[in-house]
Amino acid sequence: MNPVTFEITHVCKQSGARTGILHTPHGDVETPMFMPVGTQATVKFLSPEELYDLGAGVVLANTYHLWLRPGEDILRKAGGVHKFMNYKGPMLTDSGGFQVFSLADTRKISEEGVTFKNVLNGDMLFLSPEKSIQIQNAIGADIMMSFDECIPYPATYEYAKDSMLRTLRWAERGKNANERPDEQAVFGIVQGGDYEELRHYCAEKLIEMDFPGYAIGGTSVGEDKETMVRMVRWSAEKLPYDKPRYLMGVGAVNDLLEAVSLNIDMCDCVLPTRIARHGTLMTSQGRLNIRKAMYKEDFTPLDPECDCYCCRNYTKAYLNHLFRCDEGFGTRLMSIHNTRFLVRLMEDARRAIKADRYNDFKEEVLTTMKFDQRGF
RNA sequence: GGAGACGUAGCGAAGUGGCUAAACGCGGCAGACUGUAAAUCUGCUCCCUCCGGGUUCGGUGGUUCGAAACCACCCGUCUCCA
Repeated sequence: MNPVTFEITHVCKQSGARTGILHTPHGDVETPMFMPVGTQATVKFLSPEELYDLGAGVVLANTYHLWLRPGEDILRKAGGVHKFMNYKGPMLTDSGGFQVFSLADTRKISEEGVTFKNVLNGDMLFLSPEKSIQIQNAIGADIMMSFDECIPYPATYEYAKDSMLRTLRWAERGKNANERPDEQAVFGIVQGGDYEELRHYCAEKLIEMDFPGYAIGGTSVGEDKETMVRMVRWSAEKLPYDKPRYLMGVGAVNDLLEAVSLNIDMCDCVLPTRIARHGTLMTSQGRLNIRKAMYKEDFTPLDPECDCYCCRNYTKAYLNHLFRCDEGFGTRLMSIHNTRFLVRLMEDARRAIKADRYNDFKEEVLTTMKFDQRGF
């Protein structure tokens, strides 16, 4: 019995976009959805209660980071990451594949796996598909990700092809290494760079391995929007319609809206929490930087149309003050806001899909929010 | 009243003859951020500007080819002694 299943609840007559329910051992969540990232077993600055309150469903954690600290052993002794961090909703762990990309300067790839230099103490570390799943079993998230290589953009055809084929072999190895198949699902990841043929091939081979869900990786690594959409489309169009699709690392507003159009059900991103920490907020009026002098005496809410705890109770002047004083409470409030903003965007998207007007909704959002090219 | 120390850009603080429009930190003003080595990083922060130019280091005068730096006096601050 697969621990994670998916059910499509409505298909928008106007756009073909869909809503669904992802069933997991830690509860059901509606899709399409945005998933906040809690790399080190915490969504930076946010408590689980705040996450429930803002409507977060699935929360991510990271295999690489938790492997380094506190380590696999402690995660096992803690009884898994849910108990460890006291989060009761569904969780998903990234495999460390993104670190193959982001820590490119300190790693070396071989068929067997990837050697990393531990940035904390200089030790050499070795992560393989099996090891990644073993650690993810210790972490205990509802959804585990195959260990993949997230390649940079641009990449040559040869590199993208070799890497993708290796990622496929790694997917098979990882899938077979799962020690808790009744409690934890493994998703495969489509790679293949900016090449249609490779994306198609990768998707088809993953389908043969029969995963309960499929992710699209290798996007949001510096490519332009057109390229990203192309890579997602090529990947998604070969995936089985009735399985959940997860677009990894996407969190800009226009990207999320585009993803939903392409029948993507899940997205995750550090964007809302990271930019919040740095003083940038996503609002119904567009981007806002709370640091600006103009907000010193602005006693209105961040976003009058937002229903989050921050917007219901605090002013821009106060947030500006907290930011200038480097007070953590401000960081928390702004992280709540940005995360709620994206969670709510997806709630609105689901509502629009169910009303068969997703295209109209998307157009409305893009015109009223006035985000720039980046989409946030 | 006596003795000593000090006064550098918004603030703190280097610098004691040319490489100094003046390190560095803070503050200020902007920018970046997409499966988190990120409560981080980048740029600007005397004045006018395109190359460039113009005024600066408590004040005034002096020494010198050349002074924030050396000398004199003045102003101010601080410490100790009476």
